[in-house]
Amino acid sequence: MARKRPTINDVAAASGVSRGTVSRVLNGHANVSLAAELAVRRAVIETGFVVNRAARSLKTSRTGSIVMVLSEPQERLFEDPNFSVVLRAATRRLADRDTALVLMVAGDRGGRDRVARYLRGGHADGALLVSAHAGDPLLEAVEHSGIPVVACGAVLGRESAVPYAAADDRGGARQITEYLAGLGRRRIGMITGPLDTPGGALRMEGFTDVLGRKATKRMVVHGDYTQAGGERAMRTLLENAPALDAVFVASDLMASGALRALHDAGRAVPGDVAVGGFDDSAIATATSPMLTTVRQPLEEVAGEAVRLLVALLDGDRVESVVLPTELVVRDSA
Amino acid sequence: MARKRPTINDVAAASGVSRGTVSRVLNGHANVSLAAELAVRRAVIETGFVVNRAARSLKTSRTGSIVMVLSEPQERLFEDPNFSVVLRAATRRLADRDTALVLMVAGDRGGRDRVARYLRGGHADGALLVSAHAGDPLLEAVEHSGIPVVACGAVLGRESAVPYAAADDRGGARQITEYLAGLGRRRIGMITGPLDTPGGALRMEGFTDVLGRKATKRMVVHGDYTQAGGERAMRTLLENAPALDAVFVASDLMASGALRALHDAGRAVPGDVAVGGFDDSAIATATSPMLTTVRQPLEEVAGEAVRLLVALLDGDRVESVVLPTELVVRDSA
DNA sequence: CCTATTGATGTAAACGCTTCCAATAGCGTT
DNA sequence: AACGCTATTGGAAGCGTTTACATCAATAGG
Repeated sequence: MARKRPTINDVAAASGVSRGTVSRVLNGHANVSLAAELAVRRAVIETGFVVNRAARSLKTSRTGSIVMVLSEPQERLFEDPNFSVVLRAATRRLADRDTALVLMVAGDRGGRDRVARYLRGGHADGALLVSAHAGDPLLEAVEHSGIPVVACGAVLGRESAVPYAAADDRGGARQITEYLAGLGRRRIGMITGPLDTPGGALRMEGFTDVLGRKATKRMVVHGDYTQAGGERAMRTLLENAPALDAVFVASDLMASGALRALHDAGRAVPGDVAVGGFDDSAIATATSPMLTTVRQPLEEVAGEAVRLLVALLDGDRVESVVLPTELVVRDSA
Repeated sequence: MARKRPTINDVAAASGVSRGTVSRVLNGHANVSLAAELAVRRAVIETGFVVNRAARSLKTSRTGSIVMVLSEPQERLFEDPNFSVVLRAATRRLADRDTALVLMVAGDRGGRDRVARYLRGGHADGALLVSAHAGDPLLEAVEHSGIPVVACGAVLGRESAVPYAAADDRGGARQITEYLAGLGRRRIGMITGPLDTPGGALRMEGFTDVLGRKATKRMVVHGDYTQAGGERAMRTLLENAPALDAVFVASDLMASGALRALHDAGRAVPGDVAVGGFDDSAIATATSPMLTTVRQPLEEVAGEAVRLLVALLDGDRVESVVLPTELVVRDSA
């Protein structure tokens, strides 16, 4: 056992051609005779050869891997619990390129430094930023590293710098706000996410897009994307505006908290107060009543982000993309 | 710009010692004078040197990365939506070793082959299996690759082969079943997960551990870890055993579906029927009433799994560990 | 004062691959 | 028949490390 791993030399020997030719076949270069190619392919299978990435990488100074950087200050990931979707979409997209996906969490300062060092060291060909934050020093570090970067989710404040793929947060917020207004609701409040996150800011903008002047300051309360925060915010909102008849909550998780607060306050949903969420996460169908909410095409977003990055790696120019959201009507509004 | 990355030679030149000595400092070898060490460390900072992993790996045939393999036939990840926790724990644990975490999803046949090739190619020093399945061909492939493997979550059926870190599914199921019985409930049903998953099988065993003879076949219905499945299973259960006064549901997500079915059937929870969940996921506090459930120490599980793997990499012998769960009492029971 | 012994360092040989360059063979042209 | 092509191939140089080995100075023991 523990036989040495076969190298390109073994393949060359087994197929009766030179190392150079084997390499050419492996990399799909032109100018290789059919006979040689066939012989090499057979030998590869025979010997069970797998290319040594380290050696290749050393020579080509390409690593065959990209790094997904999670800048995750709190518990929230991509401002949505359903992170597995993002991951799956990304890996799927990368599969045929046989590019490896390495994961780094840049939660704290140490994490950031590690990411920066990793990138500066040229250990990855590109970086996929997930839920980057406004003024995040990580962003600068990544941009500075000189490797192609794409963000998954809009990058707040520096729109032009880093290309991104994102769901249309603003449009989605507009959709649901219009829906609530279309229901005949006249006093519509909102519980926002943290305004230093793209989703937080954009969903609020969508809300005010629709309500304009009618959206008074007192009808908007800021939450923190947690359930408890949503509950708290709802209570505040009820104090500020007891007559409110609808509320748009910037995440399903917060909305579940809001639902609880409304229940405790004796308000019927959607009878007295219509509630709209955002995300269409698993929670949306676990609450009672089930949440009317906005679905984000996370899978597509992640897929597009990877597509952009791959294009960048291939030397193409790319444009950021914004994908449409979808209103999902259930029972809460 | 685009200055060439500094190599170990640049550091050697800048610090006035030889390449060899620089390498010795970098790898913490003995027999290096203090003066040399200091000079090298300064030069490293000055030049902004970052070791080239490819070159190192080529020479040492260690890669400095481990691969986390998600064998995820369905949507479920680690049989729990809160996958980010696992990820965070793993990355944190790996951080100080500067070992990279690469992620692979072995969803389908193609994915399995890719993983197998990756491992056979020696592209990773170790593998972390997440939610491995009974009879999963992946398992064999991984074991066959000859690199150290640890599973996150018990590995059904082949307990001895692969060391693992897992939550005490069986014990947790026992805890909540005993709790339900302790409430005075006499007709306790169960909705299980898929029995070919460790969690699915073990949670059911815990249930029958407690109820023994009293657990009739008709009181146990098999679910699929989805909300809709939970709802369906609950309806079946109500048909089979209309007099039931408690039910243990093997996941919170399914429990939320069960809650809905009970509500539709006009049964009060916990008045008529007490409901116990499993996982203590975000959903547990979004339902109404909030779920009494069993918390799995996922963070610790992942941390332990990584610890085991690291120990294995360092050549130590390891024992599987099982971590205790915790009963979380809320409103549904 | 000579010689083992030790500690510190320099040197050079790989590790497995890609790719540039030169060489060869086959072939159509003049 | 000599020539210039082109298509294909072999050969060899390196990519940036680590590490075994050689070297050398300094110290200790006799």
